[in-house]
Amino acid sequence: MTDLRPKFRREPATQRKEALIQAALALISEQGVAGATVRAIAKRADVTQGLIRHYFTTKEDLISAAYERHMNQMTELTAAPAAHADVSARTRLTTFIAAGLTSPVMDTRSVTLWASFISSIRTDDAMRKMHQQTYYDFRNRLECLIRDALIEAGTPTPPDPKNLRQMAIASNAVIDGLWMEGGALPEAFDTGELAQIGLTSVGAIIGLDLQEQATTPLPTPSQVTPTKGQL
Amino acid sequence: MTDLRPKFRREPATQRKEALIQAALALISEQGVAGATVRAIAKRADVTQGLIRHYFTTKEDLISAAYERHMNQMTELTAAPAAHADVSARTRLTTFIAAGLTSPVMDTRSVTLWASFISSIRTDDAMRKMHQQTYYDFRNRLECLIRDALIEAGTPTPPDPKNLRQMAIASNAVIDGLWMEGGALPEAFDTGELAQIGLTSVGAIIGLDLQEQATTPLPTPSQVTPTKGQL
DNA sequence: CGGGTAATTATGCAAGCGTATAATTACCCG
DNA sequence: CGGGTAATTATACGCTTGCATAATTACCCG
Repeated sequence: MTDLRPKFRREPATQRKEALIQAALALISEQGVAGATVRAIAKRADVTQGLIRHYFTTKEDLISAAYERHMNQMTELTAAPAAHADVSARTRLTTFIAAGLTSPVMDTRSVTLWASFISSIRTDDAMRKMHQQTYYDFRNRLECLIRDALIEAGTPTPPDPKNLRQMAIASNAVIDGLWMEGGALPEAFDTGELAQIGLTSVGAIIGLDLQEQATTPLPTPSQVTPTKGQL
Repeated sequence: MTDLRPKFRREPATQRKEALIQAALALISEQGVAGATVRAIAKRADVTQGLIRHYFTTKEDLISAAYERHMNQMTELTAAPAAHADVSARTRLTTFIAAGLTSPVMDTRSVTLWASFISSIRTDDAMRKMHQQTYYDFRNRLECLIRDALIEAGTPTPPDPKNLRQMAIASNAVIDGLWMEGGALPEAFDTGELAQIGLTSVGAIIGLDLQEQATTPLPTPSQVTPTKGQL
């Protein structure tokens, strides 16, 4: 009658925390914030609810940690493919934009998850700061890529910081907006369509042609919005 | 001791419904969905909670109605200033973009409110359909304005539907993205800065100069991102 | 091998939730 | 003026929530 099998396993703290965060993210993305109750999260992570209190002083703490985790991963997934130093700056910028507008970054789960968090930045100060930080981080990476691409293209004068800032804000908005729309209404766009639009648009905004042409044997040259008058 | 004052007033149905919807919107924007409980909404609208059930079969019903109300108002507030038929198409487009990126449309309250709703489009079918409808409505208005502006500017060939669609998607993304960022981090941008960026960017995307110049005595010509190569 | 300790479970509680139903009551109409 | 009725209030129920606290128990170390 005596059961010798251990009733639970003791895991290292960081690992358990990570498991709880992942469980929270899964639940929020599937059922919204309302579905991410302490009990549901614990069940998903295969622990009892008391353990959450042991690692996070409050539920809000856990949610905040989950937000940070998600946003950092989004940024990383977008930036990583563009990190190769041995390609042209233009290619790095192109890769960055395309990565941000394709799976797995552009995804219903990610978008609704993000929206859940955003809705709380007005109330929750921790969330607000987290959003500010991740936003600036992302925009700054984008600005660096744009600057490098402009310099590489040999613009007559070195890019004015003020213009650069505005280009970054605008390009960021394009990416964010397309990402959101693609995530919210996946069936409304063809595969790769939003990435293509993103490249054309950012190209028009910063004054460079960003169409991908090196990797693939280049499709019909002007099948994508040929904004007249761009470089 | 007998109190002759009536204990409550009977109001017309539509008026009561409207009051409940407004109360719900106020609460969601202030405290997020979690704060919009049946009791809190009723208190805000100065009625007892039972009345909500009398007008909306379920709480979800009320929330859904509130979403529709909010989105339609956003669209209307953006489109109304651009509805004058007696100005140029270019001016109408300019007005539309500027209105969407200035108060009261661009506002923390509106953005967090919108985010609260968006986070539920994955779970809730009614919300999903509502989002789809409002998105297409907004984008379609934008596409018409762009088409008119292009024709008016005398583009060599009449705008190809496919290009037009992509321009509308991209311009919509710019507006959405800037609107979101401006609402989420109001202190990060100067007054009018995002509207200005929006005009420049959409201009670059569709190949027209959209800088406002007629109404105000035109500021220093190139103090705004002079994207090289645009018309 | 055997004790100490921190990870984990088990249990409980008070508050708030959405919803249902019955009791009031303001207002309309003859 | 007086009854009928729908708008509104009042009350209650069952359930879930986040959090706290006490009881277990797996694992490490001498």
